[in-house]
Amino acid sequence: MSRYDPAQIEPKWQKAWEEAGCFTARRDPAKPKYYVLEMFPYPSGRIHIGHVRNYTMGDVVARYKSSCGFSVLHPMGWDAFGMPAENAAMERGGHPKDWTYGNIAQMRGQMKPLGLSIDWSREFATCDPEYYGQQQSMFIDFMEKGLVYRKNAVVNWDPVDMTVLANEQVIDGKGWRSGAEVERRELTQWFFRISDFSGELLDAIDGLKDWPEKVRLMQANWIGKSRGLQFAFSTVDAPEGFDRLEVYTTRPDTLMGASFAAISPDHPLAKHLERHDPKIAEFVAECRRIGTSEEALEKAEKKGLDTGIHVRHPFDEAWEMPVYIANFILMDYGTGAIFGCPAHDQRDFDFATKYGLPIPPVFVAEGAEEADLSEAYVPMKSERVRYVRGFAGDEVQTGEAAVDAAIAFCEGKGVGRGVTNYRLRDWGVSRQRYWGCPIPVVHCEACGVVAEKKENLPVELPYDVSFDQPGNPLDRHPTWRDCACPKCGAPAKRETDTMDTFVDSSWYYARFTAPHANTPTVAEDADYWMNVDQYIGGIEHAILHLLYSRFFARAMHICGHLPKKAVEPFNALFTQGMVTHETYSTKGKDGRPVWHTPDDVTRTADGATLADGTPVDIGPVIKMSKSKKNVVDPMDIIARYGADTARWFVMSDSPPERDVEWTAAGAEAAQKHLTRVWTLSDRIGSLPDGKPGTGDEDLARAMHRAIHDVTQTIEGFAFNKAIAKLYEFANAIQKSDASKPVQRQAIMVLAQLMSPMTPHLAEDIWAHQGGEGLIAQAPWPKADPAMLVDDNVTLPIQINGKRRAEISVPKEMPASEVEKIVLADEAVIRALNGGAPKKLIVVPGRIVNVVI
RNA sequence: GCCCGAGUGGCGGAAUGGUAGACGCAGCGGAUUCAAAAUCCGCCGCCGCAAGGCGUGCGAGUUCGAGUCUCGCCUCGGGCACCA
Repeated sequence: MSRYDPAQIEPKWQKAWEEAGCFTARRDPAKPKYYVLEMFPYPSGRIHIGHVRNYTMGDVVARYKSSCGFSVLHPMGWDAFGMPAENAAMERGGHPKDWTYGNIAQMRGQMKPLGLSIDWSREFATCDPEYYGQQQSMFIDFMEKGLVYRKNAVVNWDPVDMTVLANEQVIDGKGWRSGAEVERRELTQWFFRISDFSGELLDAIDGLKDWPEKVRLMQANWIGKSRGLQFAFSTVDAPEGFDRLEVYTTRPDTLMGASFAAISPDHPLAKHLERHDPKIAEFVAECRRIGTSEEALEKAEKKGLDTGIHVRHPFDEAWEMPVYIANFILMDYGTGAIFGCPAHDQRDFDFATKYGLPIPPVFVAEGAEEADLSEAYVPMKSERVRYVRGFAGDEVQTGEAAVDAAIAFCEGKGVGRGVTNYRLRDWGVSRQRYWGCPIPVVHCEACGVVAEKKENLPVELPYDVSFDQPGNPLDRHPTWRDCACPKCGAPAKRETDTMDTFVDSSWYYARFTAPHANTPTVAEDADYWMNVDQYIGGIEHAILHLLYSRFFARAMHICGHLPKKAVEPFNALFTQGMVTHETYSTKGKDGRPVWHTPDDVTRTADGATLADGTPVDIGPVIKMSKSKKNVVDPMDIIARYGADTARWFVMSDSPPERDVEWTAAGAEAAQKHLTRVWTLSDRIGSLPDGKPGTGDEDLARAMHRAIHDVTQTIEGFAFNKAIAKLYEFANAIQKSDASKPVQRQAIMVLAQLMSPMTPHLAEDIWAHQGGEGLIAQAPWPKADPAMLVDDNVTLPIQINGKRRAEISVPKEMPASEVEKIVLADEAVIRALNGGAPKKLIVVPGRIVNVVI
């Protein structure tokens, strides 16, 4: 008798798959295609268990679809540009390129033992000149189509990383990577016109039926559509050229409650005034200093300065209001100016209270005599109000209808127009970094900013750079910047900014369809393989990466690089949960916890200890992180249990969209099960041929049930349930006393159904049972519908909705027959106590309810 | 503040409006063993000796029947946030 030995069988089958070319994706017009993609990794140097879960999910889908007869594309690549490579160079010496490619080699070496069905011939890294050269070529296309532009902008400057950050990369006023307080600087930057697509990107979310509702909502909120009124106040005592002040409001129904106007410190009027008035200049400078820092947001102190200028109410010439410069008005939303209605907006209320401005109410709660002026009154959606100072047509109550009516009324009076605004801003892509895709433009004294000629692409990063001082090494390079103007040929200077790494990941899915072509894509490959049928990754990319990709696919379509159908590149999206682990700590000398890795800790029945017996505090189950040391290394797991065990475990227990807790006990259990299945196959192999089979029918039914259930649950991305069904089926085989051929067929089907999760074990059983060819190439088994229906059903009997008994009857028995049997049932007789039931409900094949 | 989502045994989690707790972990009992490990068999929501009763965060409602649908709360989690 032999043993299940993953260390021996796993490499063996990986080699067999490779030799048979099982996973090479081929365009096959005779087959339907299926493109499954997991979000590609950043080459940090080591894979972690979260990668294992992510890629196993994709692999389950890929292997399953392949068995179902699809021509499957399942590629892998590397999101290889970015700051960590430069940080490593700065901290430890060496070169970002060497560091990155070294890490890639290492991680590829760690991924291969997982036995993933990946077409490695399509592998690329975004830092390959072959890839980023195509990206540069598209950047030039985008320039031609007006999809990218340069502008002076106040940007978020990260003083530690010495680079500009997109709004999306600023979290609570801090750089998303460095955590440093972000400053405001004015620089000339490249922008993608994503905001031109706001409406389209928003509307198209409705079509993303197979995306998680959560992600769709997050994207919709991020795009942030609002409908409102834009109108102009006429001004009094304003400088020349400022006789009108445009404002935007989403609450035109409160226009009669106006009390003041306020403009952003960055508003043109404020900028004009600061040149002539030192007090204003000082105030504006103070506002800029505070900027977006978290401290300022937390204090949330509304500060304003009266400009001495006034505006006239659009419906009353005599009604004049002061104009303030206020620190909470954003220049890049709406017009950078607002009217304040303190009675119905809490922020305006606070402001008015502070500066002693009037608080005229527009409406009161229905039934209320007078307005309550202790705080702003903002009615709830369903609340009804009574207008005390509206304009005509105010019988409309609240909410959207009131806003629409107010817009219509104002438009009718020639005051402003209805306007749709979006929160989404253009995407600033310039980064003052070395390890990124160079922006392929040239600065010529005569011609200005000129795109590089496509035949000169790729504009390749120079290798000989130094990281001994902060900032962008490209700026300091002695010769790299020098070039000829693509237009006039005169000596010129290259742009030294590189692109945001989110650009790299915005089109890699398209590149996988023709990864080595000398154009960004190839029409027939993109036509065949796009779209991605199933995309799988972390929820942390719900907004940025996915929104940028949706924009980029549209831009690529406009430039002829993608077919129309691919403007929404991901048909279905799945966001998987994280892998978590308990934390272990002891108290250090200074009272702070000292963390311990799971390897150093022994779990006991009621606690945990270190090797020397020191008791350890068991902390909460959280995401694996280096700082808390609650990390397990996939390589250790594979060495100890084998890849199939790791794959089986990360797919079991928790639903895939939720977090799963890694426990040693769980891993042990997974391995026990795989060993049991392997041993079961071994045992069936040595059954006597002539063994009579009393349970043949039962096992055959269990088999078809398993085929049906596992197929359904895999289709529905419910891998934890698929695994539960596989346990049930394995239990059924183990208990069965069916004849050898039936048992043999059952174990082979079990192997097939397990093969997406545990492909090596499945191959081994298949071969052991004499299966033909490789299981990886065998067609998915089909359930016989006739074997799924039972002749007899167990019918629960409820009395007043509580289950009290059950009967077994033929499935097709008519209701009248069932009623007779039910009324003769002991429990029913006892409950009726001689009386007749009020009602008797028979749901055929399901349940019986006796109402007394 | 605004917008979402989730609350089910000791734990992870199952349940087209129809037997709540599938499957797994942990636990308990037994077989095997000189003993253990491994393996196998069985039990396993709570109260109760039992009959029986109670059970899906809390409170109402709809229904013959509610974990599931409706309304109102509570708690936890996530996203956005000076967005006018």
